Amino acid sequence: MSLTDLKFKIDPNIKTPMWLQIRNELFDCLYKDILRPGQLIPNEKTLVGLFNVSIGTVRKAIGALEKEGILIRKQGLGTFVCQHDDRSFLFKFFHIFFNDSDVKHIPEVELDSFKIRKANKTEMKLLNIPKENNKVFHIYNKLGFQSKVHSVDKIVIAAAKFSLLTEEILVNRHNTIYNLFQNKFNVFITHTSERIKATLVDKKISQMLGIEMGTPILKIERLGYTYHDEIVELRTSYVNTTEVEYIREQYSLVGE
Amino acid sequence: MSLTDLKFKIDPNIKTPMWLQIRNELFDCLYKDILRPGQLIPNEKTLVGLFNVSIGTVRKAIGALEKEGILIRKQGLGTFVCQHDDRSFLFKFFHIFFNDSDVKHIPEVELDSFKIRKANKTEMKLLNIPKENNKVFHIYNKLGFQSKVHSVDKIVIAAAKFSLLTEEILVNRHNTIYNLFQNKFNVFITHTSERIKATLVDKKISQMLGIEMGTPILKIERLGYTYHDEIVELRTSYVNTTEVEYIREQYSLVGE
DNA sequence: CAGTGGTCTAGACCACATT
DNA sequence: ATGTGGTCTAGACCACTGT
Repeated sequence: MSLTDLKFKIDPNIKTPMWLQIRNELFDCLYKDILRPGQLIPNEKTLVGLFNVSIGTVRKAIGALEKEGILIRKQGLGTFVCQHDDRSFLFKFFHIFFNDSDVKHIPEVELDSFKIRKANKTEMKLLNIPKENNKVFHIYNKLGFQSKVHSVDKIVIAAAKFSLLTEEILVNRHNTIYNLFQNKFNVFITHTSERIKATLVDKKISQMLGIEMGTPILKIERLGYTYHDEIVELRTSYVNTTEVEYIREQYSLVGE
Repeated sequence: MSLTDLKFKIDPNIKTPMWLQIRNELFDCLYKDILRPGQLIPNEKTLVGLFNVSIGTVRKAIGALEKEGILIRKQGLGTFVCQHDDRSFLFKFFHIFFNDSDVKHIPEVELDSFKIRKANKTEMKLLNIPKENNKVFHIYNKLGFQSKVHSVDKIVIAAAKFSLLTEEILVNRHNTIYNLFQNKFNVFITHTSERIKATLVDKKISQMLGIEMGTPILKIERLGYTYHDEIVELRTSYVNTTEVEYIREQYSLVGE
């Protein structure tokens, strides 16, 4: 099924601007899997014919999706659906830096454990898991640099959404987890929310981090969202901030 | 001095697009104090005459500054310079929420101490303070809700940039500190960067927070920037995350 | 080279807010 | 009623990319 096979009706008389209608139609194509991450979308002229509007209107719709991080325009090439292989997307949601350094380091990731188990109530609610098929994957990753672990990530995802995921697939991936989600399971993480607390490390995590029990660490609870604000990943990061820091730069973009 | 009194020359033949040239000219007006926060800028038609371009080009320039959080368009009214009184700007850089709550609470702020002292080396470097006139204001604020303190902010700013600041002015402000910076000292905070660590609270801060020494807390080091990436504020926040959390929502905006 | 998106024009008409 | 920004048109030309 290709986008150009579809017929769209854009109504100039309703309250919603035509460019927003087009933006929503294109967004739905992502959701409905007619467009996939990395794919080239039809050029502007084709879209003009498809939606029967002028080129400026198409450009406004594409511009909106570009701002949202859904599409990316490349002059001379075309407009593509963003993916987690793109330079700008890799480690987009990774915020750990070395002390006083402005350079994001790419962490070494090592799988610590991989389990399948029943979801608890919170997980069932957040991940929208039905009672009948309530299995989740439960993963522990160790993150570090030069064999020095600074973080432990606990990841919980619905087994139904990531069926056929195995420890082997997870270990043998050659990219980020979000890239794996995208390519093998067609789940594209669009945005995240994080809640950060300071706690004393417990026994289990202290062993994984290789630090003394009772050391203060960051506990970061992340929700990973995909299209239409659907939560698909629960991640808890435990960070030993002795040698690294959590960084946030905030420009006053109104949207944020 | 008004914007409409000036003459601008936009060159269509150079590499920089005309809309970017216009964006830069308008930005410089902010920096040079020809435009001030809250002020209404000339309407689009006037700008068309001023820059001698078509209206679409002006709109693109304004759109860029709007995305940056510098200008805000209000249909039917005009385009204004953003200020820290605007709904969307108030507490834009405040990220503390109650546990599991999605509502940002507006904290009660109480001045704890106000001092003037010499800057140390780091402060001189970051705030670009000369050797001759190297005084800084050193402020401690307590933040909380219903008389329960959850955070302590240590603020350091150059005395030269905020001359005439007194404890009284600080206490009697009826708005955020960034609003005070903007209105009394003409310093507009455009963006910030924060580096977060987990630490054990020391004696001084534990007393201010009213908690036991050795409790784990967040230590957040913030740099506050104004136009042209000039650092004007050093702020260290110490947060007791027993009842509150630090929150970050990240949409995949390419710019961030 | 042909095809892509990026810039720019010179309007028209609409929705919204104030007077 | 007037003036503001918001939407939309129907093009032209430029800059960039891969063949």
